[in-house]
Amino acid sequence: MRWNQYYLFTTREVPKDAEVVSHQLMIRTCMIRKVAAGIYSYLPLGWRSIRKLEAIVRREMERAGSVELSMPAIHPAELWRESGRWDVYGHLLLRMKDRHDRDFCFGPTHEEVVTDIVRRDVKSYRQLPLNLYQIQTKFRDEIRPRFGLMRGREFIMKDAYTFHASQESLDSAYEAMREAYCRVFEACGLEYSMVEADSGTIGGASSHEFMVLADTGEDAIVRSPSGSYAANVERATIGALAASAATDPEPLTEVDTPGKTSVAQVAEFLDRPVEQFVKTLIYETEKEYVAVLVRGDREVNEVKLTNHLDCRHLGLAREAKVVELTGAPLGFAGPIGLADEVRVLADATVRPLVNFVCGANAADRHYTGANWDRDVSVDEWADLLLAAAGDPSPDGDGPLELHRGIEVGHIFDLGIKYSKAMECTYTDERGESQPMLMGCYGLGIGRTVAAAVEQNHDEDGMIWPVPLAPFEALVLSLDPDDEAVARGAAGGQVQGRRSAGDPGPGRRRRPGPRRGQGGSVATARS
RNA sequence: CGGGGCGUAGCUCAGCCUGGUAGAGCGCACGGUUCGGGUCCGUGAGGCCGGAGGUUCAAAUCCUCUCGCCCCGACCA
Repeated sequence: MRWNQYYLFTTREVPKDAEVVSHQLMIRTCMIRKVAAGIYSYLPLGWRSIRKLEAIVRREMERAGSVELSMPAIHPAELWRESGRWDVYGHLLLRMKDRHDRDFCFGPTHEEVVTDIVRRDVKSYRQLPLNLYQIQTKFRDEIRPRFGLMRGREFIMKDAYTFHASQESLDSAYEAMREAYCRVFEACGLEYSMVEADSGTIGGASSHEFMVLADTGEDAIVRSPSGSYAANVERATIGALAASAATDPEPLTEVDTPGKTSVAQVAEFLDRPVEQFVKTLIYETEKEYVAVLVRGDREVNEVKLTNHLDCRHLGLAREAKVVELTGAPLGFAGPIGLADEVRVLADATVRPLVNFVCGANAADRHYTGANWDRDVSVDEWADLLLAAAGDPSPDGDGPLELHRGIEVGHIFDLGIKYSKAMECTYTDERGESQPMLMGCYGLGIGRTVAAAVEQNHDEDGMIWPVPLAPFEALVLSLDPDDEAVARGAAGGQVQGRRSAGDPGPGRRRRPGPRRGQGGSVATARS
């Protein structure tokens, strides 16, 4: 293909709304063009990369025993009401009405539709297991779309769903899909990591995410040195922290801490280490107020907290409410003497503390020498800690490293969440009706291409992994006035190669700019 | 949804505070020049200043409303 016959108009200027490199470069190289917030056209060059990735994904899905189908983008509300997600999914669901005033939504994922298909056709354990996938455009009305294809509203995703009569069957499909995902990302030449994940609103028992490692990633993950443990920080647990030396209990003492509202300030003022502090944070959910105790130098993991409380909305309580519940201004909350309505949760890592410091629920006052049971009663102990770099790995494999990652794939063991709600059942060997076990497996197509750019570029442009490069070679004639070179040599080279050719005669081009842009068009760079 | 910002040429932006014939660079067209890594010179085309209303002799500029977009936060695969 000759460049001047192709639809390829590169630009030098960086569009002002493009923040991350992949977005900037994909706009500049004419791969994508924005149509509305979070909605893009895939121009020919970008579509080539998308199609190449899709081919890899199809190959690996088929190898893993998945069968391709295509489901509608528009879903009737009834299906979503059946699963209960019409209400749960909230504003992420783009809703619409047809001419008869019936409710529909643009599918953000297809558990409901695929479950509806399977429940009509499949009646017996003899027909299971089944593994179906599609590559299709989805829409999620993100609160804040950004970063080009990395977080669009309309996006292309490969989603697969499996149906089983036993956990063993689901486990083996899950494993097969896990391997397929690894093969896909390896085939793309990407540096990635599979991590344990929180399952979010999709729900289900276990789940793993596939993260492409890149500094601009929106997710944080921790990994042990050998990689034997890896998890999204939303879910990461840690090994036991070093215990402080045992000392005899001190008396509980209320001390003045005028104007010292942060742990760091109080620690300095009292000359005590921050590890010796218990920090009290007041959270509110749609149903209750909760005090969460963590070590002074640590942060609360709000995803773990949300899961533990089984609530829909969670946030730090408003200042006025904190004052009401603690009887003190912000900065002096503590677990001793809180209002009765407050449920007290403590992170397990503060359990070994002896003679700790905490807020006294009075202005400018803290306690020292506080101890569990004698002074402080806790309603529940739980793992509520946000893992940090340097924490011991839970499997004993040394200190955890912190990385940024782009979530390009997510696989879930759904259990019977959807099959039970939607009565997708089969008859087992004993003639009894059972809900099918399900798995679901997503892979972001556009996001993976964007992630490949995030991970492979320099100051001049993209350095494509060959399997995803739109073109593999770019032929340039360096003497634009030489007709023989332009038509003959370059033209001949272009034949039979999957490459982009020089514009050739016509408006004369200098080799410089073409080279600069060419690197992003084809993969070869020197 | 809360906070902040931006809509002026195809792109990136200046002009707005202090109202008075709409600008630059890049890109584009034409001519010349140069010729192995983003040449140089000249000429030219191109804008209902996001939209509506208001104030004014006069509005890109001031006021009101509206639409779109971006950033931070809450949220999220």
